[in-house]
Amino acid sequence: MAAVDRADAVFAALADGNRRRLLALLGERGEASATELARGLPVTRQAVQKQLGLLADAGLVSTRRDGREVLYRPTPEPMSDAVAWMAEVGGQWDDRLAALERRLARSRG
Amino acid sequence: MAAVDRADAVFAALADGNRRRLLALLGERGEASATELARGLPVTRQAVQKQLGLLADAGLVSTRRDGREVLYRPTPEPMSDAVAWMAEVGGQWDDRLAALERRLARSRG
DNA sequence: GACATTAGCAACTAGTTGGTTGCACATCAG
DNA sequence: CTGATGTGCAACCAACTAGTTGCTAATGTC
Repeated sequence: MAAVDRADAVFAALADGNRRRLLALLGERGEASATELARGLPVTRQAVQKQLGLLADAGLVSTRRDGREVLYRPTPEPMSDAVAWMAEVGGQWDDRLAALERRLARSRG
Repeated sequence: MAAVDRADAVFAALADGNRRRLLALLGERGEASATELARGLPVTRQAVQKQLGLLADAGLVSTRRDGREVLYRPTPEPMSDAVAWMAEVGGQWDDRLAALERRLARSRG
């Protein structure tokens, strides 16, 4: 199933705490550039850019060019694949996962 | 929030494809030893044992001793912390994204 | 045009990690 | 007791990764 391959990328992308923090930051601001994000973090712009690149590969962020800036925004659709995997593997034991999955899926239409 | 720390461990544990395969296998069989699992995989028992150890650290499997065998079984409860993180952050994104859409739409006229 | 700011790319380093081999210990069957 | 099977632990290795520095190119401001 294709969702599994995608889940692979999503889990790998979410495996790093700094990347999850970046995602959370992006969630708060809605949109931000790598330089902007790096300002509030103890790492260089290049490091942030690398991580954003990985997140983009997983489909978790998309970019928009505005003049000389590149703005990143979160695109949470792929997370439902990861949730789907967890729901499938852990589903036999708990239907809370299924409920959460429905909520997440619904929020993205 | 404590759930975040736990989510950290869970995401890290699920980041590896072989570990997820192990979890899926355990889900199918219900219970299995490291040696048993390694028989069907192209890796050594020790490698499987290491991975199961990581899964156990994340609370995703538990062990039971039966004679000279150690049987592993899945305990997917901790996955709900990871799902909770995704639901929380994802939900936040939705709000922000909606606001951003409105703002962009307005500014574009 | 001159200057400042931002993005993009490449090379390098330190640390992590998944896997291996090798060996010692434990348990069961004959 | 003996041989077979299974677990536990440690050292080692190759690959990957997150971060850095250093540079060039592009865009905006004066």
